[in-house]
Amino acid sequence: MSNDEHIYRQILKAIVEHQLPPGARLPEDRLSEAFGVSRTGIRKVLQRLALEHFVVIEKNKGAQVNRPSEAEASEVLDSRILIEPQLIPALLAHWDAAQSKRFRAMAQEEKQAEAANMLADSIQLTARFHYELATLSGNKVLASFIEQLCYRSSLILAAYGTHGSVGCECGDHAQLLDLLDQKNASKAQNWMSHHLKHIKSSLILESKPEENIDFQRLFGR
Amino acid sequence: MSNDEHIYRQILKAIVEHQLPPGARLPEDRLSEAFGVSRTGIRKVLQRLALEHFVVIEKNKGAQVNRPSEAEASEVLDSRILIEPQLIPALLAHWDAAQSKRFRAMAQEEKQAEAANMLADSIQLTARFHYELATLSGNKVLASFIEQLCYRSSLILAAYGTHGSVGCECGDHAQLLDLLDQKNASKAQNWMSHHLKHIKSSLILESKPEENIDFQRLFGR
DNA sequence: ATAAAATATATCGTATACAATTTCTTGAGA
DNA sequence: TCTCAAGAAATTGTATACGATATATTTTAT
Repeated sequence: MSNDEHIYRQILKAIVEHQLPPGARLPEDRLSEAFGVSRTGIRKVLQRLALEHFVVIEKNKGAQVNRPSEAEASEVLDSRILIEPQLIPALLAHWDAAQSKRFRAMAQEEKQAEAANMLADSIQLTARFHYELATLSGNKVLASFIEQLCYRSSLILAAYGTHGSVGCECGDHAQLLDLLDQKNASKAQNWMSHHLKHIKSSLILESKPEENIDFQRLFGR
Repeated sequence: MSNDEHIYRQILKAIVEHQLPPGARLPEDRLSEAFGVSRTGIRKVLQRLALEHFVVIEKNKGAQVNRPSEAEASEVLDSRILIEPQLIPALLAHWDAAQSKRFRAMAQEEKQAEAANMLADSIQLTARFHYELATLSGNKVLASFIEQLCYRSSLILAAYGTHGSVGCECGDHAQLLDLLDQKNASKAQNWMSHHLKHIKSSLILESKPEENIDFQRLFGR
């Protein structure tokens, strides 16, 4: 993996896992020290993160973690509600015992992470469950869009989620897997739609305080 | 508009309008001369174009206009087929006489451009018709994704389209506007779905020759 | 003591420099 | 004449420099 990609993933991970909360500033030289590269490389990944809406860059003011607006949060979830259920038929075409097993293991892991209150893992696994499902539809263009929306959803949860709502409390992902095993497309679609709507409705609207972040400890070597 | 944005749009325009064909190389210093900025600014927009799949950057080999694979072409169109018809209901909620008038003017312009064989204008207007429609749905997240897919479709047409297939020969966009005026959601959805499938099926699979490009003439001042 | 102005510090935007890599050109040998 | 190696030119990757802008601090006047 290229070095840029490595830095990109680390920062994205920190944002998605709520270690860098919405509004946190990301000064270039502080990051370049932490990662041991020049500002050039840092700017590159910050610009990418900005295009993907994980950070916001204001001219001459630098980057900070995006604080999604209420409208943005709503639109991201609506987009998923529109697309993800529609992927079920294509996905079912590739559904077999091996996939079922793979996803059940993921759901299991997810459940454990949630039970153990491992917030970061729980967030990652929840997002991964959804976008790996999207990937199985076979359409890489849509899958990568869904991947981005899943990560944005994690950021949205950081801004608007209750602590309990990180996992999908409206019932287990395993329920969906049962429906997929039965090859019941319409029920699976309904389940997915309901699931996402439930997540959306669980969002609340309040801002959160900030803190000082030790980049050296987060990323340094 | 920022300078970067200006450069970005010019290059994107040139790609989308088939002035920079798939496979065309985009050397940084040639572009920086043409636009009168340093390579720094050029690299920034090339990286953005790469993230959006309009160019491909290979390590130590620079950027060239993306030559979409058959799979990519298919997936982009499939994505539009999945999403665009689904936007019709939300779109209809905002549909009124003013919008109808606006879109009819666009459709008219489009028709004229096609009749006059003004390829570049025709391509731009066709894409714009679709993504402005998407914008009217009210979901900016989806609309900007559709916008990107429309531009990618233009690039795909450059690679796989017949000359005649640039415009939407399966009938006028005005037909859709009639259905929207009637507030007939399901018929409008069907029309859109059929329209996009027709475009997809009109693609043919053959590569095209290259030429030498005079960046100074294209972009210079 | 407070508010406004002035200075200092931090941070970003852009250009440039130089090393690393690729691509092109040239020439020697078969 | 063709092939391939060696050198030259072109091109990219990354770091650094420096001016411009924003933010924080100090100073000064009321």
